[in-house]
Amino acid sequence: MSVLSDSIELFIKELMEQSDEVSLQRNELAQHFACAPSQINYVLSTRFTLEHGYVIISRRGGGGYIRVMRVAADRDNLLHVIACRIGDALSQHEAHAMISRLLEDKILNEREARLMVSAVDGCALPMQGLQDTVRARIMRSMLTALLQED
Amino acid sequence: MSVLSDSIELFIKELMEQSDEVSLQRNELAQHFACAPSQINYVLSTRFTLEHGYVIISRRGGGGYIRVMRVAADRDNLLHVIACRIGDALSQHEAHAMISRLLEDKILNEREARLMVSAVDGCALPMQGLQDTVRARIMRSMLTALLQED
DNA sequence: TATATTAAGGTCAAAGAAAGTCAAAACGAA
DNA sequence: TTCGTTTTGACTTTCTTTGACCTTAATATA
Repeated sequence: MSVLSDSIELFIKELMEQSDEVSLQRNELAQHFACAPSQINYVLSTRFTLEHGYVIISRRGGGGYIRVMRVAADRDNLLHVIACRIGDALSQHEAHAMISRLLEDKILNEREARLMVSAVDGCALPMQGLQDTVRARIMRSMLTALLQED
Repeated sequence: MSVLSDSIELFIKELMEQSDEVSLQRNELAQHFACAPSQINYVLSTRFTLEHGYVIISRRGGGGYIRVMRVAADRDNLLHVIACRIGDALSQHEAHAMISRLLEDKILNEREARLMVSAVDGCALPMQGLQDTVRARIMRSMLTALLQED
């Protein structure tokens, strides 16, 4: 029974029962659990992933924070399902297919679809060899962004 | 969450809601926020740049002032103008500035802005050295897509 | 008129305040 | 023991805040 990570996970999940969105101070939280600050990152990156239904955004520097948001994560949410299905690489063809599917299901409108297509366009991502990798990341990032509201 | 710089930014933006042109006294403003005068310069130079859609002029000496002006946006050309300002490389900060400008001018809605931000996010474009180059291309590609609708 | 004083604003680098990364060490279960 | 998971700590990156020093303009004074 690995206590620390589980406690931190539980602690955050309890906070999230109040609201779908919670702001943390990494150092403060680390101090509360008397652990290294990077322990917080570990917990977030292993238990609060997109697959788990969470999105994390953060800001460094003075006034920095970490915000954990819960997103709709279920089989019925096409955005989430597709975002999770993206692996390390994504061809332009696959990306187009995903976008048209979202368009058909009215999760995107024409304009948004055009925007996304243009972002993962081969011409915009010129470097050979890395193209599919970068496309995968961008696509995942965009789908995650869309998840952050509905 | 709210940091000194953010408050100052908000304060100035509220002033600008009355008029597209606002005159400030640097020292007075600094005193109001109980901070170093150069803090005002910091806020202006990080949040009121040309990319953001603002122009600053100032005068030193007795009777000096800082004037912040909202640049009149030629709605039809704004996309084009911004696209032209992208060179071979684009930092994340510059990209954000451009997107927030388009948002403020209502050429993008929140969702589209989030989509674009996510597409040019540093986490999505991890390759060191090439990041700003690729970001420039993606950004241009997206702006072009927006230009091409009907 | 020439100069000194005062009243602005500008610049830049250093310090401070967060969060992120990564790899090594420690731990625990099979 | 071995292998995957946790935990830690040193180092990095990003963003903010401050302060010392510089430049410019207006005004007062010799």
